[in-house]
Amino acid sequence: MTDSLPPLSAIRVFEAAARLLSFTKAAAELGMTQAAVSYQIKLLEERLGAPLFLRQPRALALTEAGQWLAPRTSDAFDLLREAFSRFGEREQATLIVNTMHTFAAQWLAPRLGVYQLAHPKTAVQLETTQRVVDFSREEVDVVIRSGKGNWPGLIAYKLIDVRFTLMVSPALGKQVGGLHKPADMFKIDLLDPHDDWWQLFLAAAGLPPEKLRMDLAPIGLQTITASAAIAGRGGALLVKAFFEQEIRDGRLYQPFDIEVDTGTAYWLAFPESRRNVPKIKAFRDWILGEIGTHTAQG
Amino acid sequence: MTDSLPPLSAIRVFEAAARLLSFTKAAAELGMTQAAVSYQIKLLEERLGAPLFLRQPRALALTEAGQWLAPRTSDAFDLLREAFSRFGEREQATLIVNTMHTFAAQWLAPRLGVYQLAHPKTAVQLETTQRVVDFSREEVDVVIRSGKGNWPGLIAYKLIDVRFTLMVSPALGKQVGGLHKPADMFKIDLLDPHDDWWQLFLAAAGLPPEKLRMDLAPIGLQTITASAAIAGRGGALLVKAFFEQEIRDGRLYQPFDIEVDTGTAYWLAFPESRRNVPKIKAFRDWILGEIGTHTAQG
DNA sequence: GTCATGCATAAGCTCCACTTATGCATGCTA
DNA sequence: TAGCATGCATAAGTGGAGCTTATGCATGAC
Repeated sequence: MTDSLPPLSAIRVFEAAARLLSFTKAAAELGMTQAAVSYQIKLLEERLGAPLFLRQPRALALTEAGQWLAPRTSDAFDLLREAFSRFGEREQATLIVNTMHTFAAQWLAPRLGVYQLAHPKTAVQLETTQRVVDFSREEVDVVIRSGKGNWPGLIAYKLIDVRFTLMVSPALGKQVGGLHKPADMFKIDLLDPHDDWWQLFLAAAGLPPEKLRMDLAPIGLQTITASAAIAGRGGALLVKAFFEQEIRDGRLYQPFDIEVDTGTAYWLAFPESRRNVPKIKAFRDWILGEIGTHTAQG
Repeated sequence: MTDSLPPLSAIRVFEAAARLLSFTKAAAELGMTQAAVSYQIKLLEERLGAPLFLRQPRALALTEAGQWLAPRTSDAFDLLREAFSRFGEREQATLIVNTMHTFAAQWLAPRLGVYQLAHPKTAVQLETTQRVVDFSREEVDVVIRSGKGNWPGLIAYKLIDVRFTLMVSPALGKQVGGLHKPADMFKIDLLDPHDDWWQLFLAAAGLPPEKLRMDLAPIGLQTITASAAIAGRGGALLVKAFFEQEIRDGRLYQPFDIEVDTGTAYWLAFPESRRNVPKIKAFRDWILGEIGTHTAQG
């Protein structure tokens, strides 16, 4: 790799001029003036120590040296042109979405099929993690994460406010004679009681925090807690937006209007610099349409 | 050819960085700073709308997109590198010398074998023409032509002054009883009498021009006139330097010291811009050495 | 804790790739 | 044979891409 190439700009100009056998036409193709082409060719010829063109009046011709060089440079540029033109299409081929587990399971996964149908050329690759991904270190196109939406260098669109509320299986509610007033919630087990949000929920309901029984083991993932609630094992503190299907199906219901606003939300985010990448724009437009909201924050 | 490539400088930098998996090393190879590499890669990533590298601490890695692109750009640059590196050798392979007929036949051709032995890698291609060649229109490396050596854009080295003198075959001289004084020349036929130089020669000899018999037909090429002289058909006006071998061999001799200086000379000439091309320098050095003179004129 | 490594970023400069304008030679046309 | 069109060369001047220098930051090694 020690042999140094002549200036690439000169090579590019030569490639075009040799192909078109005209400095004027080459200039037109490259979007520059004939004088610039003449200059670059002269530069290259001086660098190589050999004339590449014969300047016959009204007819440009390649010298033998030029004839030898032309196909080789053309081949090289053909490779580059093809690579970079295919690169564009290829880039649209897969979209890597990194989301938090709950959002993937409860919201995105069920709807993804629709997106795939609408965008058959882009395969969506779902990754779920809990840790915060760094776009400069991991190969991810967009993330869906919870927080306040103020991440430097990223554009974030708010998807869903994180507002917890009590959710119970209708069967369990009936079994304890109905949950009519907030205090009735102590008639059932409250799942994942170590979750800090319970304290805020009890406060919002005007109930004494010490009545929360802490003897149940922590579960952790909201999806699993929800399964337990659906199975009638107790009441869970859930983000209502994630369980609309379960509510419609009668597998869960919300006994009280009380909600805890955590001040955080789920956001769709990606690097500012990639805001105009087609596959990212398409995904953003679709997900915001599904959410029915369009609150953007830089 | 409509799809435009990203800036070539950025592609070149990417190729090196992808190959070396290090911005710092790529910068060293390309003879620039790490900051410049970082800048160019960023430019390319923004242009393509996709990251090409993963910036992991102390370890650079290619993204999938980068992995796809890298071998293609490397292939293209390999082609270019090989083409331009072979171009150099190839260029030394043949030297095209365009000379006037007389010089080729009487001086150059007999000595060319020696040159070829000394420079086995360069094949000399001899072209003989009488018209003046234009370097920008014809594929010629060097010319040998007669004139005054003042050609714009060309470097010219004087080889041989054009000084005509009377040459006769010894046999013919003896046959007419010897050529002792200038007037004796009228005892033999004077070949090519229409050649204007005869008038000057007679004047230099102090002889009356009207004594030149004009009845012989013109011959034209000096080589052929010389053959006629060697054959004893008359006296010829020749450039002595071209017939040294014939003089040594006793096939011609110069009866008088009288010479006509035409004011012109034979010159080796080539474009100024190619003064440093190895094969041209080598040929120039050789021919000047053979001549034993080194008079240069721009 | 300290040092070394390696990429990112900001600010500023330098050079060269370009443009504009013109010239020159040629071949076509009437 | 003059006049026009074509196409490359050349000179002079300019703008900005592409560079450098300087610095910061994160990480891993010792």
